[in-house]
Amino acid sequence: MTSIPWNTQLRELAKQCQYLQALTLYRQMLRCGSTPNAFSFPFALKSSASLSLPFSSQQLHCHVIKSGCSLEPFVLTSLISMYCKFNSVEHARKVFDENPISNQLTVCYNALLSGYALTSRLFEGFSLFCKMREMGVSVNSVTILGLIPMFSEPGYFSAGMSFHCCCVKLGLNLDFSVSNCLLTMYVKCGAVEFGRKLFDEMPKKGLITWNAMISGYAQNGLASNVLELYKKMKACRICADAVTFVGVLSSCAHLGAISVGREVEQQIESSGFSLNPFLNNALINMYARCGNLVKARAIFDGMPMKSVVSWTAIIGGYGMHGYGEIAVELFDEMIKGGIRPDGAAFVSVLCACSHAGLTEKGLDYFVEMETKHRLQPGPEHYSCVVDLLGRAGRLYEALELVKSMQVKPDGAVWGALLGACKIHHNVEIAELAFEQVIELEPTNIGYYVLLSNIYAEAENLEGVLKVRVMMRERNLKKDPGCSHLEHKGRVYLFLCGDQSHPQSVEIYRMVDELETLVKKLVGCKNNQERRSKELFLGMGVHSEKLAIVFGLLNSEPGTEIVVIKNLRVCEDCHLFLKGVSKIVDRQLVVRDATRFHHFRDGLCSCKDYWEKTEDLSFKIFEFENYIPKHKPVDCWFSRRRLQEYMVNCSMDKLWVD
DNA sequence: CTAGGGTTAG
Repeated sequence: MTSIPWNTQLRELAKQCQYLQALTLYRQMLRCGSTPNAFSFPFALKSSASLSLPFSSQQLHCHVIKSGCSLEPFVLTSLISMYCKFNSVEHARKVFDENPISNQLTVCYNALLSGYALTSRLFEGFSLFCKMREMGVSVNSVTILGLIPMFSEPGYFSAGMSFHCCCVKLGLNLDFSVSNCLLTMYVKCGAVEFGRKLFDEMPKKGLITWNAMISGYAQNGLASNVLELYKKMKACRICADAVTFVGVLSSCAHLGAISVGREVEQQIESSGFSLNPFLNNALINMYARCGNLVKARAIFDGMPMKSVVSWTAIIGGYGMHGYGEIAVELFDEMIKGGIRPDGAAFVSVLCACSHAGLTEKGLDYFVEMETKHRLQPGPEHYSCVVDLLGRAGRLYEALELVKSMQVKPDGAVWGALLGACKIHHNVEIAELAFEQVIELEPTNIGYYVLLSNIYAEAENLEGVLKVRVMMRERNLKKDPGCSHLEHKGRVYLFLCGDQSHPQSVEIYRMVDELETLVKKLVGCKNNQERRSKELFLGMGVHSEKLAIVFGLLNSEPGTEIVVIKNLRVCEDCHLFLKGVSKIVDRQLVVRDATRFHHFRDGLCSCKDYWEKTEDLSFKIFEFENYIPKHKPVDCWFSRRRLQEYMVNCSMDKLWVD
């Protein structure tokens, strides 16, 4: 029987990515006594490789040799590509070397090159490229596409740029897919501005171009740039797809921009992407970070296939809001279900433990990580455990752990220790940790401020001065603290010390009044003294206080005002919130993820409030750490003032002689 | 042989 009809069908199935059906058809073909030929093997090989079936692929290789078509270019290429997909470039290379005709064929070089790129073997890949040029084999755009991923890692920026020049010389940079790929290369190296330049200069932009830029911003944490570009994209009438939404949703999660997130969710539903696992994971993350755990959980429960990423997202969500017990339960459930945790899953469960004060449980997991799951803990895991011990007050144990580390501790590890010293007022260890951390991250302003505040709390003014001088010498500027408040569909931005709001006189008066009342309640002795100290430290009135009071002034009695803090809140503000919630006739709810266990029984009835989050009148987000790099989105109030502030704000202004 | 995608603290 002739193999032609079989081949036609085989090709169609492989084209439509129906690999399992394609392989079944191939087997059927053999059973029927039809001999596969050079037009059958490529599709069968591709299907088998795509399904990650090494055994079946090896069998296919034998069939190829028996049938004698191993010298056919298309078959040869498929064989090389198949071995590359199984991460065995050596086998691929063997096939390449054993069939000298490969030396003449662009496609064979291309297949092997993409294999080297996949395993990031820069040197071998590049020498093969040189060989190709020496042999006079023509280079096409696919060759370039195969090579570029080798330079798409942080640290390979200059290599990537040289290669870009090489593309220009070959005239291949004008190819649409090559320029898209170059754009991706730059953003993956972390050279986002460079990528943006390329993006702006591209004469023709397709969906993939937009997506590459959007994802690039998202992966580099430039969330507001993502939303800005997304707006522009819509204005250009480019129809977004699932990949676009993934980038946009992750940025919404970072910014707490739930309104944009909901809009995107509706679009996902109407465009039929609801079953896309990538999108569902992004939605879980977005809802969890924006405070709606119920919605996040509903999406999670509705997913038919949950990957380790889905689990990590939901575990992180519960952990972030202090529900350590649930996070731990979920983690155990995941393992029972046969999903192997990876490094990221451990980061999220360890953080959950530290936020909820589950110290012993967290330490158990840390040990099990190596013994049970054979995962080498990285510095990111150590920083979680240092945080875990540190919050529990076990500072010396934490210090010993850092000293015993196999891998070199990074800034985050020492930073976690420094943060713990702030909570437990330990100046001695703080000095030690600070010395290390500024060695590793000399320009991270946060650590200087942290130490300065530790000294201030210990009433060590000499220490404060020392740090301030250091900051001035290094020309480091503290960006102003900033809070967002969402009210009736608008987002308001408050800076610390901001006076540009129309209601600012009223706001400040109320802050003052409340502070006085609060002081009585929490038993602080002198308002004036503390205020002058704050001024001296350059803190002024905290932005969240302004935001809260704005909320109070503009709401009806009995309204619920929600303060969602993703970052560390200063002690002073906690006292303020704690006091205010007792005074005013609004229900003031605070969620401070990072210090939750210190306030477990204090503050508020947080237990069931997430269920109602959808209908809240006010939300306040803390954005302090995001401001330096990104501008806030959708902010009517004070945007210009923020920019002015950023330009003018220097230590000298805050300096008191 | 072929450009874009989800999870991680401080």
